[in-house]
Amino acid sequence: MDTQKTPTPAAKKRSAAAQERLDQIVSAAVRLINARGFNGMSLQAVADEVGITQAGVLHYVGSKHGLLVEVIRRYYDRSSTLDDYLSLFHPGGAFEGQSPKIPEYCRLLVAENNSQPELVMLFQMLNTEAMSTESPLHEYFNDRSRGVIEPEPDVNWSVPEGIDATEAISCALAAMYGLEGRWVARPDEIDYPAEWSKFEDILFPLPLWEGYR
Amino acid sequence: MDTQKTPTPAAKKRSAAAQERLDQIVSAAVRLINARGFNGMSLQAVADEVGITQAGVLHYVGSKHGLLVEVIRRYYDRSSTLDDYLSLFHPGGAFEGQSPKIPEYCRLLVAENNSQPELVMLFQMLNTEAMSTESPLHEYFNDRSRGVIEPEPDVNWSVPEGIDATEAISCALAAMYGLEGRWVARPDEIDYPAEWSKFEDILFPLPLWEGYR
DNA sequence: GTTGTTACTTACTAACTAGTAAGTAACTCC
DNA sequence: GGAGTTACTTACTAGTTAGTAAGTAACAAC
Repeated sequence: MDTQKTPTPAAKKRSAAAQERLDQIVSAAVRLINARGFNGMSLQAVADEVGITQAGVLHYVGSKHGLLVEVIRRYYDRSSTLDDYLSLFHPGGAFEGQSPKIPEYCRLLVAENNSQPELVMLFQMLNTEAMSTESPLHEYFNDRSRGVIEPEPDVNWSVPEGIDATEAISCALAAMYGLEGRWVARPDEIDYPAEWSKFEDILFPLPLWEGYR
Repeated sequence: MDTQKTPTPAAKKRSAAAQERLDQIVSAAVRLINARGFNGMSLQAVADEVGITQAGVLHYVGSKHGLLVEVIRRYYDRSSTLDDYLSLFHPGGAFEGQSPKIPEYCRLLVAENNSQPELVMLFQMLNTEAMSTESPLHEYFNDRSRGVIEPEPDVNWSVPEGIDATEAISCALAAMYGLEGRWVARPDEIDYPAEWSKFEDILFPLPLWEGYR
């Protein structure tokens, strides 16, 4: 049953403050997951970073698993770059009639990820912990991994003769994942976009990919 | 001071039994690290799997960090496939005079890794936890990552015109790492060597790599 | 001005954590 | 057969873990 009515401005302000607190909790959790993994992180450590008690954290997230759900919701459940990119080629899109290009899409992803190292690291951490069937995220990340690579039926990637578009994406994303792992481990040593542009010359070498990049 | 003398057969048997126990401990630790990460694993859980007490485990490894050292020693401190492969091309080697080929070397690595999924998963787990500067393995894995990719001065990879050998290896290993992560998360769904052979067609496409694969 | 809700706190529990200390039974050395 | 070593065990400590229960102060609704 929906007991909510139109909130008064004061109620709005209150709930905005609560949202901000939840944001603080999730942000602290992300920092701690990046430092120690989800298994190595504790609610007490989150509470200490936010400046409240551990029970105060539980007031917001209910349980450690609930905190994980909040982290996932905050960072992953949103429209994907792939959908945004592909929509440009749909009827009414800016590139209607043209075909999407894999290297171009990859550059978009790299640029986006380059601006969010913390998010990239979080993904690597949770994705790795989710390799284990014991992880509560095992199925979530497996589905995610499948979904990103499986060919969307109505997408018509523009690729050179003899190249399998699905394999090209699969391979490029695997290489991207590997490079991102190195980058977040040594951000001062590795220029992620610069490295990626060198990877491009391997993954999409000229003259084979001339006109398809 | 070296107080050791030639051990009697009986002493050998005893120390062999001790070695076997240590092997059991390390094996259990690997299973648990794969399931929960190093941070999520406990000495008690290792002890339970081996069938001794937690203090019994500490008798062998001294501390949790000591257990990590044993795991690393057992699994990573040994001669590498790269060195073995390259030595074939050195004076006196089976392929003396010829140049090593990157795709061939990658196939060797894939075949080896395919037979050791547990080891591959361990590497992914520890490598990911080591992304954090807080990890005791941070420097170890960073050095490792640098060492594998940095060009060895006296190696003369045979690659097509216009291809940078160092970048080709770097990119191929990144893709291999990404693929391995998918494989260990979904071993029943993914045929690792078969997938790699498709990756080969992307990373080393014909006709560009004709004669270099 | 009562009633309810929100955003917490204090206080607690039961289980678990790595690590220490002191034993002990079995075996080896000589 | 005594001394030393090995491979453990029991018993313990001090700290941490997720989670619960019962408050309480501030505010909102009506």
